[in-house]
Amino acid sequence: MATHTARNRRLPPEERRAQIVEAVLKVVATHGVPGATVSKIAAASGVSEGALYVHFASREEMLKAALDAIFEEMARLIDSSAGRTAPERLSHIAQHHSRLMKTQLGGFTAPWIEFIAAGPQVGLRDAVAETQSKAFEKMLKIVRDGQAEGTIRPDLDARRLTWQFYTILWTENVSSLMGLVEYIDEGHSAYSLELLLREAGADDAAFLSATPARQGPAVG
Amino acid sequence: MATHTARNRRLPPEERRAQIVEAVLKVVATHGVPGATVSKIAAASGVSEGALYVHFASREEMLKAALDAIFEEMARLIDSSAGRTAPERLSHIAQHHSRLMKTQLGGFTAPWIEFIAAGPQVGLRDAVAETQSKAFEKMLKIVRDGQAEGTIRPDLDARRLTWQFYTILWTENVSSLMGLVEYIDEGHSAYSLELLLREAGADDAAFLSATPARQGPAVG
Amino acid sequence: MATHTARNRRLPPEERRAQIVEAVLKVVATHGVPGATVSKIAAASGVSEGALYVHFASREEMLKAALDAIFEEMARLIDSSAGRTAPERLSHIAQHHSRLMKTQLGGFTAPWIEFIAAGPQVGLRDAVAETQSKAFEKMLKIVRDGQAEGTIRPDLDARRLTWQFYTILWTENVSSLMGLVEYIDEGHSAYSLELLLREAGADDAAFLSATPARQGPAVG
Amino acid sequence: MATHTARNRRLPPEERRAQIVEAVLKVVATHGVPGATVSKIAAASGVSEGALYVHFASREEMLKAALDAIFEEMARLIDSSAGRTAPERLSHIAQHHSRLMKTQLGGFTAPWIEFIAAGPQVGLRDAVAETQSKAFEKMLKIVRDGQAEGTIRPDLDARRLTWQFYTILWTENVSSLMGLVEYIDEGHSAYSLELLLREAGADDAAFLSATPARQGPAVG
DNA sequence: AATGAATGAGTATTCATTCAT
DNA sequence: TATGAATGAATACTCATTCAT
Repeated sequence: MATHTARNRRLPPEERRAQIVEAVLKVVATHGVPGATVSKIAAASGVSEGALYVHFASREEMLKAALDAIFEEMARLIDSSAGRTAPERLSHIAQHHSRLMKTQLGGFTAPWIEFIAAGPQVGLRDAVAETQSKAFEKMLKIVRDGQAEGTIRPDLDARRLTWQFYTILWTENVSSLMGLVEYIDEGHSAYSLELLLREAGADDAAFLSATPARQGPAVG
Repeated sequence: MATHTARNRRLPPEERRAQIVEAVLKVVATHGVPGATVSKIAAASGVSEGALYVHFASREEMLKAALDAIFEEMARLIDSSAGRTAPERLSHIAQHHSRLMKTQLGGFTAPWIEFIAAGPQVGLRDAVAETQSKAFEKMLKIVRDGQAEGTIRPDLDARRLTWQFYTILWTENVSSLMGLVEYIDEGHSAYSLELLLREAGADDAAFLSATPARQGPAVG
Repeated sequence: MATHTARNRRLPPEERRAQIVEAVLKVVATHGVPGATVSKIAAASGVSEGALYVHFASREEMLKAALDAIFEEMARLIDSSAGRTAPERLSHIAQHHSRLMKTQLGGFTAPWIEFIAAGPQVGLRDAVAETQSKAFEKMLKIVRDGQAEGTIRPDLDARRLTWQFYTILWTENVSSLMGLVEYIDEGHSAYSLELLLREAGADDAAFLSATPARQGPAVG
Repeated sequence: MATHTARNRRLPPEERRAQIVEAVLKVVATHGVPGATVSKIAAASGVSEGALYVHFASREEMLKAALDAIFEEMARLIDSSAGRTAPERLSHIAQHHSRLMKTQLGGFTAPWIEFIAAGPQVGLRDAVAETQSKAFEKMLKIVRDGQAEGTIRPDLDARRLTWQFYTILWTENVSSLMGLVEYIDEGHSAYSLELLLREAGADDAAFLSATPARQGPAVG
């Protein structure tokens, strides 16, 4: 699995770091945070255990770097939706997220879940919370842009709306974590999103006249 | 040489087990499941490590017993709402849940989150999933009872509705897990519940006279 | 397996001891000396662990008592051959021994082997050696009696001859210990014994028609 | 706080392994196989417990490596007798064996006995039996060579003869195991060997005129 | 910069023994 | 006399980290 090209010597530090971070993500996704031992990381990255400590001060630093990489990925996803209306962007993000959840390793979501799951014990709590906050803020900005551009009802509380959006993503994550994929597979998640976006939409206020959630069975 | 003070003797096995389970819950809540080491459990329960194995065959059994205790507590909460209408019961449960989240150790919810979070790594997967299922089924029954008694719209998909209720509870849990108590504190969670219940309420309900989600700002 | 008759109370000490010793032998035969834990002995004897210490000062004492019981059994076997000529007695003993080796648990030989095998670590070394010596002396006496009664050549060194007899028994034990039953099954052992007895027989013995091993006295 | 003197560093793995194997042999010889705990091995080899696991996957691997070393030694002894007639070789081997038994730790024979003695309990059964077999086969080959070269009576069953030779060695081992060195010290063992070789010898066929052990093929 | 042997504190579990009941 | 809950030291093994090479 490791790169190991010809006795693995003398790589530019930046590349080495990236290589290691990649390995950390893989190991965390498959073994969880507590199972991401230094020796597994070394094996996965094709680098000796000692060399790991040339590039990172501690195992915790490696994990934090991996967490950062996850955020980068998430930010990239969010940014990749630029140029559309806010509801379209949110929809794009949610669909991409759902799709990731169903893939083998769940893309960046799999290690991310593990980081959340790692809980208080690993000294990562703050780093995890901060990553969450940054992601939240990026999505909050989309909502606020939507209100500014008139595609999202301006009378809604932006933070609350973002939270509700975020909730859907999180319930997908948690469901997957618990092995209860029913939530995603049976469309509960997609349905909740659809409802949310319909309620939040500003312009063609047609559907706001009638009592909402009539034709569909459930409710958001 | 040893401390030897108060040689913790001869408790009826049932009491000792309860004492240990209590300690497991405390340790899991503060250190997470992987961090709930046998030595920490021993220290927290004021019993020697060896004594733990008089009452439990393995650490895993201790954890499972704690998980059972959590379910019991949860079941007690759900059952304590009996004798009311389904919407009232769900509301009661959610309010109690929110209140627990804000307490020091989050009552049974804190260790519960950690159990979910522990993920597949710790041989507890099945036990955790089963506990989830049992809790879900109990709430599903409330919803179905509500449909039977006419307090919940019968045209809604009961599982989906229960999922949506469950989602709210879960988002509280996850928020707490991530250290983002804002979701609960700012009432997002309570608001989502309110909306959900309003939408799900049977047509003759008094509170359905006004067009819903009008006066309130956000949406579910 | 344990007797356990009706809450196992108040047995005459001697019987209790015998019951426990029996259990020790069974456990040693099946689990070896290091595997003969106090809890296994308690389970096998149908007595609580604590009660074991009422009758024995320590696990080591239990093992020594078992070793004594083995010697008793062996002595009984040797004595049971009384009333015959020395060669007949030796033959009787050896046959009985071979037969025991082939039975499921090897009678007293199985635990005996385990005691030998236990090695120096269990503080039983001296007790084991003493038991061996006592058994050796009993057989030496048979040989000397044979010389006195004229059924064994008086010019042979009695100790050496006894050793050679003992050797055959021991090689059976060791073969069994190593899982190499070939030695017994293929009759090597019986053959060696036959030879030994023929060589040792006094001149007037019927089977001494040919002049065996002329110049040397005995045979291995 | 710790001793820390001479932080035992950086030995080529092969040397360290040899050092550890050496220590295992010493510990096994003095404490038996079950008594050869990892901590004793660490202490005897002057290496930390952790370091042991750098070179061996488990305690069992350490024991197997020690067993291999014993076989090597034994093979070396057997091979060192090459270039002589078969009886001379067997005599050489037996004498060397007897000499070893009298030395402080019995050379490789002391731990070997312990390995045999360890019995089935310790998961070494197959490894021990295989070692036995290999050693037996090497000696069987000597006997067969002797028959081919005319120094051993060709009418004897080679396996039986080898068994009888092996028996002598084994009785030395067991005697030593039981602390009954008389067998060796008083020359019983040497005498048995002398007899065996005389009976098996082919050349000065003087004693072959009479029909010793007529009907059966082998000899005692 | 890279290696991997070495460490020591930590892991879950076992067990002979003690002693309040 | 008998029980079995409790102990604490010992068991094999793991792992983040250090450091001589």
